[in-house]
Amino acid sequence: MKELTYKQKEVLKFIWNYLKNHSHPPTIREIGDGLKFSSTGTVRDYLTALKRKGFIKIQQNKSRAIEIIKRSLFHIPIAGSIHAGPADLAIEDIQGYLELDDFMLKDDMFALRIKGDSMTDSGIMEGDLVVVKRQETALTNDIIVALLNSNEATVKILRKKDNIFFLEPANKKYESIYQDFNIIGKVVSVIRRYR
Amino acid sequence: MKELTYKQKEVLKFIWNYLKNHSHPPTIREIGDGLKFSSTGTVRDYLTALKRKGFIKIQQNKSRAIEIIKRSLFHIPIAGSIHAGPADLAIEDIQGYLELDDFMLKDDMFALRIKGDSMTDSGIMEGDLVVVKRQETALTNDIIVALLNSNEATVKILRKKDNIFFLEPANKKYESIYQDFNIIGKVVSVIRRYR
DNA sequence: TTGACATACACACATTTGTGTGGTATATTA
DNA sequence: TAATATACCACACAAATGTGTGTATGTCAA
Repeated sequence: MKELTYKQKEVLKFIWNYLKNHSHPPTIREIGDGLKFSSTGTVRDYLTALKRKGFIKIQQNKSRAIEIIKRSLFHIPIAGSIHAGPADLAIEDIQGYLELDDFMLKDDMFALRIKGDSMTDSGIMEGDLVVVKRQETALTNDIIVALLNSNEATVKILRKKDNIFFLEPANKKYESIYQDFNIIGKVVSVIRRYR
Repeated sequence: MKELTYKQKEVLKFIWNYLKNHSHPPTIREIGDGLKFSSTGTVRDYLTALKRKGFIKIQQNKSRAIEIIKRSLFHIPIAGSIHAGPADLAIEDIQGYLELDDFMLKDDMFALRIKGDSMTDSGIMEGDLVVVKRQETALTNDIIVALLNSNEATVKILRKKDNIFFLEPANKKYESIYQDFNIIGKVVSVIRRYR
């Protein structure tokens, strides 16, 4: 699957948003109107480009027959591990994609599979998926994803005592973490599946 | 929201299935072909009936502009309580509807909001939603929804000892239940949201 | 028995919509 | 330097598609 140009992404985003608002795909002219293209030919050029690159399917001679192929831009990635390079945050080892309800679906979210049992008292078990909203601050008692000095991501409860923030696990077997950390995001949802 | 007739349900089902297979709604003629109506007028009559009864929205002069309104037939109901009458099972106090991924969406599923803390050791907390697949049997160690004699539904682990089945909570504060029960379904997923 | 509703059909008509064909311009790649 | 991709435009045309206006039959409640 090749990369999309900026403009092509804009077109795909428009189709995505139109779908969310209308629950059916737009026509060529509706895309043109929305993105200020005065020619239907322009839109068709974009659609064929998106098709060629594997992001959509289109059917001939059918109105609104645009299908966005899953696992594209807008699904929430499931991170295997999280690292922070010198500049930016990197979510690596994408293990797959979650497809969630609209009301949960935001651009700034990702999912993380839980390792270990340090949060079991809060009902977050090993193997659970947590949906994380990226944000750099959080409130005390929020369940957050924090990045430690060791470049390791961990899910813990944010606590404050004597004006010092620390990370508290939800399992008496483990001790609170008082070292430096950065907040990556807040856990907004937990999803578990039984086979 | 009024009731649908049998035929009207058939039309709504057809639209629903078409949507699942094509990811865009059908045209009037496609509905007619699928349901063996020789006239476009017939289909339009059904669409206006479905619209009047609040199950779909349609836009004028727009192709395939049929929108199935949420909270209709096919979403998973969130049950407030479950009772068993003499004949059939009744899910009551519908609190709302869950909209889930296709791969989770089946006709024979419903969701239940957890009351109490009897399953916390399995990571099922008060307020969580559990998605339940209706079935009358289950395997030992499955987490199930059982209906007790008292006509009360409960989520517990199915255990077997000395050839006797019983219901075990996942919290030492509570004792296992040895009375008679019926299996309503199996918990296949847990969903929790933090505000 | 009148009115409302459900269940169908036929078919002309107007609008919507995708397609075809032809342009222009720029940038990148082989 | 030629080929390819990107990024637009204009517009006619045919096919797809919704709408309008009829007709017919049966049921059920007021």
